[in-house]
Order: sequence, then C-alpha cells, then structure tokens
Amino acid sequence: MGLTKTEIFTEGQNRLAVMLKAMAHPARIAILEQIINANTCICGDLVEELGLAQATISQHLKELKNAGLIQGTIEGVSVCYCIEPKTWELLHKNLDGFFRSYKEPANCC
Amino acid sequence: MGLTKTEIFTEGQNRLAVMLKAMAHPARIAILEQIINANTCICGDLVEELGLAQATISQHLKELKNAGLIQGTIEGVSVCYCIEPKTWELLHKNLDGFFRSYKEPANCC
DNA sequence: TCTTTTTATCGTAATATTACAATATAATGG
DNA sequence: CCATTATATTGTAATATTACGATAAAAAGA
Repeated sequence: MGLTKTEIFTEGQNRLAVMLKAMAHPARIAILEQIINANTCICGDLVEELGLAQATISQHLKELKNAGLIQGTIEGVSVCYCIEPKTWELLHKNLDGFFRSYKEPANCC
Repeated sequence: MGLTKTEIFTEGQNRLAVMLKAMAHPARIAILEQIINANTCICGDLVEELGLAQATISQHLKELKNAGLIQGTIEGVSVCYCIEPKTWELLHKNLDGFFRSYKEPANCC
C-alpha cells in the first residue's frame, strides 16, 4: 500500500509524527544546525556548506518550511531562512512532555 | 536516486536522524504511548488497540526495536515490550540539547 | 504429538522519499 | 532590456516505506 492510515490516529499523534518526519533526515538536521549556529538568518550559504545539489537542498528547505520549523523571507535576490520560534518552542515542549511521560516501571521484564 | 547520502553527514547527525525516523510515524508514536501509559511491559494487547493488521504492527515494533527505543522479552507464548530506558534518556537529552541550542537572534529578518 | 495462541517473516502492491539535471522564475545591476 | 545571481520547480530514476494476506515459527496446554 504505502500510505499511512492517518485517520485511525489522534490529531496529536499525527501532528507530532509530521514534525518528527520533517526533522528525521541528516541533511535537514544539518540545515537546522547551520541556521542555529549562525545565530542569524542564513541567506544562500547552505549549498556550499552541505555536499548536496542546489535542487536537493531547496527541496529539504521546503519540507522544513512546510512543517513550520523554519521561515524564509525574500531579501533581494536571495532568501533568508531562520528558525520559526513558535513552532520550535511548541515542538520542544511537546517532545519534552512525551519523553518525560515515561517513568521506569517497577514491575517489568 | 532515493538513498540518503549518509557519508557526507556527521555521526551525530545520522544517529539523531535515525532515531527521529523511528519515532516519525503515528502508529509508532501510538505504540510508544501505549507502552508508557501501561507503565509496565505490554504483552500482545497492541494489535487490538490500534486499528492495524498484526503484520503491520510487528513491522513497526521491529523498527522501534532496531532503533533501540524499545526492547522485547519473550514471555512464554507472547513477547513483552517495554521502553529501553538508556536509549530513551539518551535521545531525550540529545534532542533537548538540540532544541535548547537555538537562541532567538537579535538581528534577523 | 497435535492443536492453539502469539508473534515474526515473506511476498507483494501502492505510495513516498531522495537526489539530481534541466529549466523556470524573480530580483538586481548594468 | 539584457545579463547575472539566487532560489524554486519539474521531470525522472532509484530506493524506501507502509500495509496486508499468507505462511512460518515457537511455546503452552490437551
């Protein structure tokens, strides 16, 4: 089949899965890291840094944008990308809550 | 092409991506939630709860196991699954550090 | 041993993802 | 307007993922 049965899961489960999927690629993690380390918006320098074709990076940026993790503003000829603080914070809290919800049980195998 | 260029990324980037990918599906999030909420190992009840075929769930469990997020112990006829506390904690810390590394920059678009 | 129960694996179809070349688009500078 | 620069989109090939039916495997009980 190949298509996820979205309808049988909760809104929250689907939302979290979509966000995680957007982050779940080394190139996209690398992109996020670069934006974060630059501590400003990144305009164009991404293609030289990563060893991927321009089209591929554009595609990855699009996915990050679709997930709401980054935002791009047109700055003359180039586009400047930065983290979308609201979504970033939201996902951080959501994930943190998820990880914290696990308490090592007393009676387990 | 269809295959990720793992070799051009760092060890850390690849590791994090693999873990996130393992979590990045609503069914696998649902499975993790169930194990966590049960607060003990889950033996078999997963198929009835989720609306997916037994083979599909077994496949998802395998991926979570491969990523080291859960562990399964054979308990008579059935297999009991629980969170792998070490990996869980590791991923939690890793992700938390990643999210915290972002500081909203002063000069941005 | 035979049956039952539970989980894993195999085979397969449908769809998604990843990557890149080629090309399009959009803004700037001459 | 034309060339340049930066990014997006399109088309396409290779591979991965998702899902399920069918079947295998493994342990328990009759």
